[in-house]
Amino acid sequence: MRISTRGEYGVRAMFHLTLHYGKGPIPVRTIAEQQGIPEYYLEQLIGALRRAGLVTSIRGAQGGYTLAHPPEDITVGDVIRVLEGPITPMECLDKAGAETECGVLGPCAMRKMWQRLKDSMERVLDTTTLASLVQESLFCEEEPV
Amino acid sequence: MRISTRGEYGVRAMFHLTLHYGKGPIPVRTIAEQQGIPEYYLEQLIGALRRAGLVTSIRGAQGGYTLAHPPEDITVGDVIRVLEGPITPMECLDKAGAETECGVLGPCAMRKMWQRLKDSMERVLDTTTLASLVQESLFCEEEPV
DNA sequence: GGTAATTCCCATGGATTTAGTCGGAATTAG
DNA sequence: CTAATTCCGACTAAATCCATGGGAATTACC
Repeated sequence: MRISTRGEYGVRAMFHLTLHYGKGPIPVRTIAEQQGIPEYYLEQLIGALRRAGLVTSIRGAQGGYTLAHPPEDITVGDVIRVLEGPITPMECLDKAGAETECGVLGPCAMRKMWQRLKDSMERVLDTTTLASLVQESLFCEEEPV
Repeated sequence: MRISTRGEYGVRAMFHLTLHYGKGPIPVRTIAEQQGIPEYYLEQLIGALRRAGLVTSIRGAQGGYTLAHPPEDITVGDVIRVLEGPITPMECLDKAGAETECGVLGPCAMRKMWQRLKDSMERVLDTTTLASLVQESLFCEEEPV
């Protein structure tokens, strides 16, 4: 039940882009250095975020990445889904016709519990936007990086 | 963000033991057959549940396993923690002095969000007991196995 | 036009975790 | 004694995680 470094690094990178939203593209290297993320690894992750349409890339010198949408319109759930796959504790919950596929998982009470778990996870991740994350960080002692 | 087969099989096995609670020990093979779980693998998992004190074993012929406590006193969270480790989306949330260790994870807003996620997951898993699971399954069309 | 910066794409590799098997010793009911 | 069963540890195969690195394409700037 863990978020891997893919999700963690991805959210941190998006957080970073939010802090500098509207000030032009930020190169991967800068994000990596300031957030303490391995550069080549982050490049790989941000490529996925680009293909998913969450960030926009600008190639060449002075290039880099920017958020593809305003921070209010991107949720942490969006980021996690791209980098970690569907947010679901049990694979079968996400498939059509899973009732038959799961077969032995059978007893619907268990299925309902997994569904409740899934719902509660999504409720948190889908209601937290990048904007609200930055907003919240303003009330912290720490300096946002 | 998935529960692995360890947790899934473990919950199914405990569910099975709950259905037969008070009727003497159930051998691993029986659970495995009726729940469609690889026998040797389940043996390994149930050994962990025994060492954690969630089930009691009775060796020898006519032996097997029983719940170590009434089904009302065992939660799904208990089972998951034994087989999957701590229920936490981010490792650092579970350590003492993590504020300093996490270092670059820095901005507390992210930490708070992970904490909210963790809390919401635990709320579901720790309020679902084996007894409530079986109770709920009585209102389903399916036959409990 | 040349050069440096930067994205983009792909291939590789080690470490860890997951999933599942197996063989055999110890224990116990009948 | 025998059959059933737990108990224990070793083993393998596959997947996933966490990177690292090379080279091509694109672009700003002088």
